[in-house]
Amino acid sequence: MTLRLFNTLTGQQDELKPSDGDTIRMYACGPTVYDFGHIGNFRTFLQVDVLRRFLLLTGHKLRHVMNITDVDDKIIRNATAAGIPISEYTPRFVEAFFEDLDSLRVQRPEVIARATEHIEKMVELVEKLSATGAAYRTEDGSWYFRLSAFPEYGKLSKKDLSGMEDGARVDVDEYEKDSARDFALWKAAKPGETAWDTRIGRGRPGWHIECSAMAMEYLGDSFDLHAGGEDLMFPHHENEIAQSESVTHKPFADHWMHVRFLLVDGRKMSKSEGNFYTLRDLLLKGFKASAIRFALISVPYRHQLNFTFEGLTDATNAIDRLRTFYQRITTGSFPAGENADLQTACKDAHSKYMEALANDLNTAEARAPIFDLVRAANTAIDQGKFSTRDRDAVLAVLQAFDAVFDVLQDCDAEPTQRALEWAKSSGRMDDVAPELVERQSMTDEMIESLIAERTQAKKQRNFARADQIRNELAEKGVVLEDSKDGVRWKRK
RNA sequence: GGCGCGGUACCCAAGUGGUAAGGGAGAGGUCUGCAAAACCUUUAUGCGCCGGUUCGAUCCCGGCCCGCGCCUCCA
Repeated sequence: MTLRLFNTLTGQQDELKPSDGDTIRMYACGPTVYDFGHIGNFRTFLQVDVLRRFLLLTGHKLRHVMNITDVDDKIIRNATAAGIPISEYTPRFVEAFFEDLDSLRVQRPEVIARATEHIEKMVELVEKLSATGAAYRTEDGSWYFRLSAFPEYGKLSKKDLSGMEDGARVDVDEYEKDSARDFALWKAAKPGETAWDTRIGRGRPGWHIECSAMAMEYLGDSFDLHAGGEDLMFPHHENEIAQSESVTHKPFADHWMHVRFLLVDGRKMSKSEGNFYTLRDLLLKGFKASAIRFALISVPYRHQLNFTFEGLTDATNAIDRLRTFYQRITTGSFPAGENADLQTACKDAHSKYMEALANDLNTAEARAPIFDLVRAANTAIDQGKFSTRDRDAVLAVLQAFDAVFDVLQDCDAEPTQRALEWAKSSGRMDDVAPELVERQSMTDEMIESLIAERTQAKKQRNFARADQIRNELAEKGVVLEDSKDGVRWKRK
């Protein structure tokens, strides 16, 4: 099955195929590690995760590279303010970033590349650009890319720069550039700043050259797909194309995928608007990592997603329905045999699900047949028309669903616990929802033991005691469900 | 100003030239010691507004209104 993915470069859906006939080589812009990631960042990483999981599900081999920008203006600014070198400033944010990815169950790319470990490759690129006249050095020792050397500039973002006048929106006085639109490849060291001594002088790389260098290092001159947030389309990706293709004279990436922004309450998220949330903020408010994942991927990547707390609650409840069902069929006992209607329903759901994802990763559409199947199966179970082979067929569909969505298993305690520990160690306990601490206080063993006591009480028809236990557990966020196959429980 | 996206039920959100998926919430019911879960019923003759094309438009075309994003660091 081939994915039809919208391609920013061509402006249409193109099939995504490995150009070498074997492995899809893709590059996705990673974080700049100057602070904790916010949910907007993670929407993009989650959508790329959906992409990679679907490609794996459809049997593709992947070589997915993600960069970590661990040197840039903001990092230098923050590190300077903290009075430490950037090599001491960035590691904790790198670590936090991966913790957050784990919380959201985002798979690791095959290659993770740090900018500061690829300086040599960047220098090489600047030298090559210089040799062809596409790069020039200014008096202060910085290097710039000469936009006029790349006539195709603007082909990705569909911008016509010929009508733009220098100085209109760009500060021409800051550096002695030939043209205001020329962008920095290499920034000369300022006193006290982190810098590398290289053949092109002492300084540090510009942001754009990092990605070109690392993409080429691990994927070659040309590769299949380049992904990132919509804001990166211009100028970042446009600049990557200009630099790279000026050196190689080959198409940089065949396919460009851009994830649209997440809005919060209808506005772009920003610190000044007061609608800015990190993943940790939400975990401490008591939202589950799985709900955040589900909410952020359920709106297809090509649409803006309006993030609200209500949306998170909806996602929580939707997951609950799925998990309850999953528990019901995995723990229940069913007669041997099969129900022809359900077998058909399973095939149907599976093909609709796959087709929806193959159609430009339409996650919203893909959810529908899964929920349809859940209803059909629940109905069959209620009517006693659900057999072991039906269970297996349904589980196979759920497996395909979870290969991409990954929300069926309840792994929510760990991220929450981690967030709590982080809050403790960083003095942020005031941000923690009070009921969260209480809920986390019950271990599985304590819960099981209370349930055993309640079952005993019920046998003796001591319903008062049984209900008391149930209420106690409910206060701790544990919900019980009596069934003919025993008591099932889950955390709210 | 330039480029682009969107406006579908109470909320979120798919979708299609032939009459509106799915999730959440609400209401009623079945089941159950009571719950929970599940299931059933119910919530848009309607898809921003006005024209046009068509046998037929929410879906195509034109205009208008509203919201949003990018054009500068930004996922």
